[in-house]
Amino acid sequence: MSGSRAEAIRTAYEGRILSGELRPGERLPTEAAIMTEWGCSRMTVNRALSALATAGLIERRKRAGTFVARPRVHAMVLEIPDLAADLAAQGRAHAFALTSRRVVAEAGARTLHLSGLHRADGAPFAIEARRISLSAVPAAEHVDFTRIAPGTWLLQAVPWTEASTRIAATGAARDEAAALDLDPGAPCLAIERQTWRGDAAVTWVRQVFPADLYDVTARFGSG
Amino acid sequence: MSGSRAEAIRTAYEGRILSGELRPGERLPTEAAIMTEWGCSRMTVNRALSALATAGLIERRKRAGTFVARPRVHAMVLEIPDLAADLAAQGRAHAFALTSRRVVAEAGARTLHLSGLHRADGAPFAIEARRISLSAVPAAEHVDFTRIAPGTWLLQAVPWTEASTRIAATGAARDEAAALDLDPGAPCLAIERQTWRGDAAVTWVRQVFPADLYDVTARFGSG
DNA sequence: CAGTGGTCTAGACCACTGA
DNA sequence: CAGTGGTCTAGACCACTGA
Repeated sequence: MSGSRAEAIRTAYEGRILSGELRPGERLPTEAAIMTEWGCSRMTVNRALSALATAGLIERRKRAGTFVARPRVHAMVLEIPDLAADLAAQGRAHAFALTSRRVVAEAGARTLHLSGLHRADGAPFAIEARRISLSAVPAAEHVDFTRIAPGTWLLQAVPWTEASTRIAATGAARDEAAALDLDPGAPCLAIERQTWRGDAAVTWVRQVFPADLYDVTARFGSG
Repeated sequence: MSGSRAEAIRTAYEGRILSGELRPGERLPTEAAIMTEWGCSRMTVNRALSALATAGLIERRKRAGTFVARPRVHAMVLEIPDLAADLAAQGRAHAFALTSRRVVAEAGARTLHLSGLHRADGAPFAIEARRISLSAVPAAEHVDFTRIAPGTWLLQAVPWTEASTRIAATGAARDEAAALDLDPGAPCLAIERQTWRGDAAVTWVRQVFPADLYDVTARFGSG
């Protein structure tokens, strides 16, 4: 497809593998054979097969050849959400109220501790507790987080973070329930996320949402 | 690194971008310039930069050149879990009790409907409702799901699925509470997942876990 | 319209490894 | 030890597009 010969070879084999026509363990033709079949150079074949190998669909072994890979669990892709942008996309008003802010210095590292409440159309939407490493993001110390939510600012200011996230259900604790206008013990979704930029920890955040106001969606991914 | 010249060029620019030395919007040298600097051919440079473009770190525009990409949310990778294997990894006993099984035919398509209860060390761990497309996975009709949990079997039987998942908190419904030994309304984590193989829908599943027994973790990913 | 990236070719040398 | 994939080269033609 898309005009590129390498891409055409790639999608042809991808289709035959995904359809089950080529089964796990089965051997693909050699690069030389594919090159002859498609009437193109070996570099072009190699690019197509390298892409499939990167995607995990095939395994390449020297001297032995190229084989359809053993079944492997594919993963979904979970993006870091921006509550302000997500709510705006739904035509809802977002507001963030900062409830505390302080700088903590320990072990030579300075960290900004923030907490606040997100509202959607005026109603409590999520409580957030966050820490930001001031060595990783010095500019954060002088940002007015009463005007922009920390997550929104960080997404704009810190490119290419890597992250890990834990998602759990929880019963609202007493203070959480009060802030979110819930009964204590009411079902909530709790999200904790740690992000890095390269090797440096950037921020940690815990957000708690009333169960019926928010869910997390991860979409397909090809490896 | 890893001996390949293309890889060396790639990691060099990746490091300069992630460290912030090259800032978003900044222009990279032309392929010709990098080729001269590194003393290699243009194909090698092109492979390195193509990889960075695929990873989302740079944007390439004809005539204009190559630029550090604007900050983009990086995504985490969420794998499809196998409850049996996950519990086994924690040294806990997993059992699956099938509570219903029927084949439903409608609109020419036959679907296997299953429901059951997962137990960990004997205690209720999750309830599961699942549908499996028998056109996509004919073999499922003759599997004894009293002996192997559907998710476990599917992960082994169906290679390279793509998936989307929704994760939410919920209060236990009356029947869910009864099955899970909870009070109605108790906080639970609900996971719905739809998986495809290529274009064909394979299975849909909804699992409900008591809040304190399970959480979902997604780990970093570079795009 | 000139400079840039997109893509391909034909050929090469190499490391690895299983028939 | 011969066949396979890994990787690179030097050169080419092209499409696109912004100075």
